[in-house]
Amino acid sequence: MPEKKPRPRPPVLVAVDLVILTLRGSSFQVLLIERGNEPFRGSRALPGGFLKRVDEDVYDAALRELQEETDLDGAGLHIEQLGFYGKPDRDPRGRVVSMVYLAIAPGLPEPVAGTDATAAAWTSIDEVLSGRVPLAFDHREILDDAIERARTKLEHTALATAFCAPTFTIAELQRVYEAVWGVELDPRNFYRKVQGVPGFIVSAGAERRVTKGRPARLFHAGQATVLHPPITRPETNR
Amino acid sequence: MPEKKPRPRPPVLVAVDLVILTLRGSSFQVLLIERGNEPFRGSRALPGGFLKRVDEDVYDAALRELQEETDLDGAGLHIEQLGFYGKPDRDPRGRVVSMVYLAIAPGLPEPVAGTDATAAAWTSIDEVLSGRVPLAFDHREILDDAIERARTKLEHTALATAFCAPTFTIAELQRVYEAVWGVELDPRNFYRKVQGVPGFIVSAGAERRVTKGRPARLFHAGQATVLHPPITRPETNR
DNA sequence: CCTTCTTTTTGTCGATCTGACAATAAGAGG
DNA sequence: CCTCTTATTGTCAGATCGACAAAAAGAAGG
Repeated sequence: MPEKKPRPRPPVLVAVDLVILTLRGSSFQVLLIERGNEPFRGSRALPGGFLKRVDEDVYDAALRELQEETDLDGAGLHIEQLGFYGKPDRDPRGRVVSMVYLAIAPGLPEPVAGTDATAAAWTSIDEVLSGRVPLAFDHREILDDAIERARTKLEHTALATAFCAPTFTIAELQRVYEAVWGVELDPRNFYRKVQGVPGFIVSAGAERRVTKGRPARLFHAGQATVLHPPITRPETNR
Repeated sequence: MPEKKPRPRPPVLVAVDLVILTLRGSSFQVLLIERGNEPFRGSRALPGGFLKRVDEDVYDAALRELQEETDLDGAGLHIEQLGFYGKPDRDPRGRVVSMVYLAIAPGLPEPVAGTDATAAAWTSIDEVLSGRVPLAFDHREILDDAIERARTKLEHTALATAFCAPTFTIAELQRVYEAVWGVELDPRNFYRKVQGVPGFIVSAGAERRVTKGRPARLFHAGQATVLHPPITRPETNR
C-alpha cells in the first residue's frame, strides 16, 4: 500500500483473462479465441479484455468476459483466481498486467461466436500442450499453470464435480479424473473410494440414466469442498 | 487480452503487497508496518507499495519491498503468489489493484525500521485474528487467505521447511506444524511419518545440536516440493 | 560415578485403508 | 433365453495410521 507525497504513477493497464476448462466426451478442452487484431493477429489466445469502467470489479469483469464469449452466466459454475501475470515485456503494446481467473464448466455445446472479429472454439488441451496450437502472449504459460492447478485440486478438493452436470454418475466422475490426469483408474476401487469421502457426492434419489449396461445411480455434489481422505493420483503419471 | 480500436483505458493503479510469515519461538507471526500517512494513518498494514518504474517486473517489485522492510534479499526464501485484490472501493484514494505475494521466512531477528515514517514489526497472528490488531484496507481478508494457504500447503507440500533454518531437527519441523495449525502432534508418529515421505528431508551428516535431552539429528530440505504421502492435519482442528 | 530428568529415536499392535482382482447384478439387444 | 456391456458388491493380502511402550543419549546434580 502507498505512502509518501503524490508521485507520478507508471501507466499500467489491467487486463482480465480467463482459462475456461471443460470436458467434452472424454476430451479435456479449453476455450480459445482467434485474435482479430495485432499483435498476434490470427493466433489463438485466452478470452479476456480490459476493465470497462474504472469502478468495475475485477471479478465482475471476468463474469462479463465469460458471458461475452460463452453464454454462461456464471451461475453454478466454478470460478477461482488463478494468478496474475505481470512481466514487463509480456505485451508488445505496453505495460499490461493480467489478472487471470480459472473457470471450470460441465461439457457444453458449441461456444457462441464472440462479439466482433473473434471466434471462440473449444480446443483440445493435447493440441496446445503438444505445440500444434501456439498461443499468443504468455498464454501458454498461463494455461500450463491452470492445468497444473486443476490436476492438483482434483486430488484434495471437490473440483471434479464442477466438470459434471448437476447430476452425474460415478463413472462420469471417474472420466473427469481420467481425462484431466491422463490415466486409467480401476472402476471398482474408484467407486469405493469416492463413496468413502464424506460430503463429496450425495445420492440423488434412486434415479438412473441409461447407455448400454446396468443403469447407474445418480449423484450430485455434496457440500464438502475439501476431500478427506483425498483421491490420490497414481504415481506413475507424475 | 485486448481487441478493438483504441479505447480510453480506466486509470487503475497497480500495487504490490507482501504477507511475510515466520515462526519466532513457538509463535506464528506476520510482518506488519504502521502507516505513517492517511488513509488509515497509525493503523497496521501489510508492507507494500506501487511499481516504481513502468518497466519494473511485479516480482522484482515484491523483492524490492521485501528488502526495504526486512534486510532479506529473497535468496533461499520462499516466495509465491497469493492472489490479486481488486474490489473497486478497497482504497479510498482511488482505484487500486493489489498483487499480493506470500513469503515464508525462518525465524528472524527484529525487523529493520522501514524507510520513512513506517515502522515494521513482527506481530503475532493470534493478535490479528482475535481482532486486537485491526488492519488497514482489506488487509485482514488478505491475511486470512494467506494463513489458509499456508495451513493447506503444509499438508501436501514441503512448505514447512521454509519456516526452518537451512539445517533443522525433526522436532523443530514439528513445531512449525504445531504453531501454524494450532494443534499438538505426537512426536513419535510425526518422526516416523516425516521420514517416510521420499525427498522431504535428507540427513545433514551425523551432526547434532543440543538443548537438554538426547541430541537430535540434523536435516535439511530435500528436493521434493509435493509430499507423497501428505502430512495430514488432525480433523479436530478444522 | 551414579541417579534422575529430558528429549530423541526405535518398536509394537490393532484398526483402518489401499490396490489388485473375482463375482454378482441389471439392463439392452438379439 | 443367451450374450454383451456396464454398475455394484466382495475379498484378501499388504501398507498405513494412531495410540502408546520402551530404549537411547546426553545434561544436571549429588
